[in-house]
Amino acid sequence: MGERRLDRDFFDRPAHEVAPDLLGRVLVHGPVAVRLTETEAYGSPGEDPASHTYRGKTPRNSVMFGPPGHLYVYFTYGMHFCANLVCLPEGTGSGVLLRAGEVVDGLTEARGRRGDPVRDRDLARGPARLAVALGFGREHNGLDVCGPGEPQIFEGSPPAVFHAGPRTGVSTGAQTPWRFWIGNEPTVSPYRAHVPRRRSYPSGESVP
DNA sequence: CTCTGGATGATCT
DNA sequence: GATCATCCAGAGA
Repeated sequence: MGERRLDRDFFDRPAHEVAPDLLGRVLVHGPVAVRLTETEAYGSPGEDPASHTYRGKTPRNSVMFGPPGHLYVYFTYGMHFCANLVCLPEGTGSGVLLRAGEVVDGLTEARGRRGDPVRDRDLARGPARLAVALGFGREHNGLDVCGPGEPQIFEGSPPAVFHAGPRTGVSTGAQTPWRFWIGNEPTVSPYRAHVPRRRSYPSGESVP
């Protein structure tokens, strides 16, 4: 039980339906397995201003417009990778950001992928840390989790109940309650509102 | 625990 | 040139 894999039809639904259904599922890549405890849905072009696909297809987001059940891995903040699972049929652009999980296998490898010691519950607590734990980088963008090779995703054991709330760290569309998580889970990342940053002074303002 | 600011480069306007 | 689906260290309560 719980060892069957999710099939492609599972992902052939709107991201906000797939995202809560991914809770408790187990993503496996090499020796490391992560049980998903927190996910976020991102919608199709024009409907969700927070989605990478909001303004249409670009080289970066092209995988999101491909068939469902594939990994969309992107690089952000000049140092982090984040992983998504593509939803809806080819030609539509949406997906689910894998925000956090519990490392249930391959603890030694997951610990070794970090340059510093952290508590085990923090190994995949947050989307960039989850990507590190699973060893995801550019080369994994576009891989099929429903195909014969790795990574693979298993049914696991979905929770009886879950929580929903606003998405973390997004600058627009933050009001949409498309973040989902399992209650009383130490591996769920803390909520953070988006913080606008200014690296230089805008033209027209004086510099102190 | 919470809050703040820096790091760092690809991406898009 | 501005922004960014983040993380970390440091300070304070």
